[in-house]
Amino acid sequence: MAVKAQGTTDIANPVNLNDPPQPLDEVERKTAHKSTETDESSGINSSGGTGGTIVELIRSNYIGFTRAERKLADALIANYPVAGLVSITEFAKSGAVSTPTVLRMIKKIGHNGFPPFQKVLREELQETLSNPIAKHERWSADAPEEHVINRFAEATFNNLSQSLKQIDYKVFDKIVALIAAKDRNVFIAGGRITHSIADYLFTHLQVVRTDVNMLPSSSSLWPHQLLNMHAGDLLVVFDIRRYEIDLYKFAELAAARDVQIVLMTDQWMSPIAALARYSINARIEVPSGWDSAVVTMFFIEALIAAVENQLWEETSHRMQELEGILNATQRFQKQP
Amino acid sequence: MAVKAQGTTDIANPVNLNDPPQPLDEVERKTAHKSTETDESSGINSSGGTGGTIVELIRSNYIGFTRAERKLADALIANYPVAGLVSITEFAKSGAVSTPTVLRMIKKIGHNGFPPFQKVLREELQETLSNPIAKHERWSADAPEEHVINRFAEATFNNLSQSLKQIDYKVFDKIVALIAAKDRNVFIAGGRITHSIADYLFTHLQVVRTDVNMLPSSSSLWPHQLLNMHAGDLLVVFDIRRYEIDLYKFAELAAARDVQIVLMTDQWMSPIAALARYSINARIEVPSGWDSAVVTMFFIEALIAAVENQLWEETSHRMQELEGILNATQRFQKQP
DNA sequence: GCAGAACTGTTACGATATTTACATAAAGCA
DNA sequence: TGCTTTATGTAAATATCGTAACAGTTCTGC
Repeated sequence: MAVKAQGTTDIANPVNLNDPPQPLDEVERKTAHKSTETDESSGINSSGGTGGTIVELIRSNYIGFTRAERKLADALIANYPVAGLVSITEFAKSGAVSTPTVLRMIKKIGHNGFPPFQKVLREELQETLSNPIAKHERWSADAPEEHVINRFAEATFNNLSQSLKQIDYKVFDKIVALIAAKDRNVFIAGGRITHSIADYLFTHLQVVRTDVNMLPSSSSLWPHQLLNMHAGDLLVVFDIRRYEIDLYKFAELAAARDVQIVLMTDQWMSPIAALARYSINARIEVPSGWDSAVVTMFFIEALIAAVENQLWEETSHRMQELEGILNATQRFQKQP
Repeated sequence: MAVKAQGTTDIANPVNLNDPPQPLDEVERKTAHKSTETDESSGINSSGGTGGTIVELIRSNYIGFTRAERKLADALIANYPVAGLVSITEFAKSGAVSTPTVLRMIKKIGHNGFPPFQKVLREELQETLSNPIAKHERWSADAPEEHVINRFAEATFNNLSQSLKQIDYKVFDKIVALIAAKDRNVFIAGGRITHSIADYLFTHLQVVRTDVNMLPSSSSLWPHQLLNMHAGDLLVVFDIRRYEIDLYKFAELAAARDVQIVLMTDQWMSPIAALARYSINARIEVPSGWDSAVVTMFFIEALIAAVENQLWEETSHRMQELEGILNATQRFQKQP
């Protein structure tokens, strides 16, 4: 979750779907060209020649593509292959580029003109359609169905939609209001695994508002923090199975001080739920020895966006200031 | 669907490339006319109007077609719908008829010209190819559609499926192999925002294998780490817009030492891509002033699962050991 | 900050596609 | 068989498309 490159424009207008910020494709051109060579020498990129399907060709040449070409490639892949089965004019329009750009991209992947390109696209499609196996059931179309990536995708989508079905948006809004209330301090705590996720929330929340504190990863240092926590303050705690005893004890102590607790947990719910004012439970099961944090991340980001939205007056100010500081440090690649 | 006038198999078997059925055009006119009445009286045929898909329309109007039109219809159904996604000239040729015949048939099934007809064909195809889940109206059923949570869900879902469409699973597998190779050290680096995410990878990878190192968050300490990095080692670097100069420089130095670089970046690709052996790009746009890390998390988890899978012999051992240690510390709540 | 390179879109032209009008061929019917 | 109706293809016109050359713009490197 980086600060968006173009800063001012869309930062002045953070949650606005109707008028989405224009993507910035600020990869250095030269870099891209260099990379073509580099990659080719390392054998990743196919020659950019004629072998392979169109998608594969696009993927392997993506690094050599220019901004406009990438936009076009994205549009094609998004509606593959139908987006390419129209006239070159319409195709260009669907990628919001000009027709010559289409030609140039096509030539880069080793085809000789639009009609031949389209012919290949049709042949591929015919091939796909006459293949009895329904390829479109898979998430990553070219990976085998049983490939980790497809099984993971399946599980993750289920987790996400399940969690969304279960969440009460009023609770969500209440949590947003709690976090947005400037008159209270916010403390964030995570466990062994969830620590990084808690940290992610911390990093962002820090920009949005003042008085945000992250508890150190070593639980032995937590009691000290209690001294700074007062009635009405907010503790956001992450506890995902296996639920950690230290976290619970800490939450108990905080609750005893009349600190409000918001809990981010899983579907089985940490015992901290009993102490918490509100909890959000995310589905976490994936085909792996671990649990997934993807849905938890989703909720964190949605929360941040909502808080940011609510505090827009102050936040925009803070973000602009941050923007200025970051620019001054010259920490980032040049902006377009 | 009409009672098949000529009783051939080709209509019942529309998608069959390898052995395209011979179109039968020797049907008696007279018979066809008779059957029209029969079918209509039995109410099977729709009026021959505009409703339904192209195949359906063709089938229900088949008896009203002339010989040449049937030849054309047969050719289309034999290679449905790809045969119709070419120019009218070619389409006519594939049915061995003239172009006006194509026009006439199209008008008979209630379309206004060749382009509109083809458009419908494409839309149908898109419908077939597109994932059923993609048409999710609302994610959190009880929240208003324009609620942050729904708009965020929409964006995240798109990000995830887009990213999955673009990823080359062979690249994914190569990365897994790189990480799983025990004979090299693994270093993980993240930027200002991505640091927490890098840390998440670190936490998990540590369990799965030995010799995993996380670079400190302060970039001034990175050069020291370089001393420990040798040819053949692996550097996993997270760089999401705005791309950080320090990260690039560090990657450059690592590359100079023949360290293999795997890059986790966004769709616009960090310039580090030029130095990287492989990159994974995740879609990151959400309706917020920030970018989303959800997809990146997804890939991390999928990677960990895949590596874990590959190294299962050793990993299971390590995990059991870890389990024992954690139990001994009594850090967790009792297991259910 | 400036020169040069690279990228991108606009324009124009030749080629192709679509459509209409019309002539020819085939089929139906007495 | 010969007349009428229907079906089909040919040819010309019109619109659209694909492509190449060019020029404006943005980016890069010194």
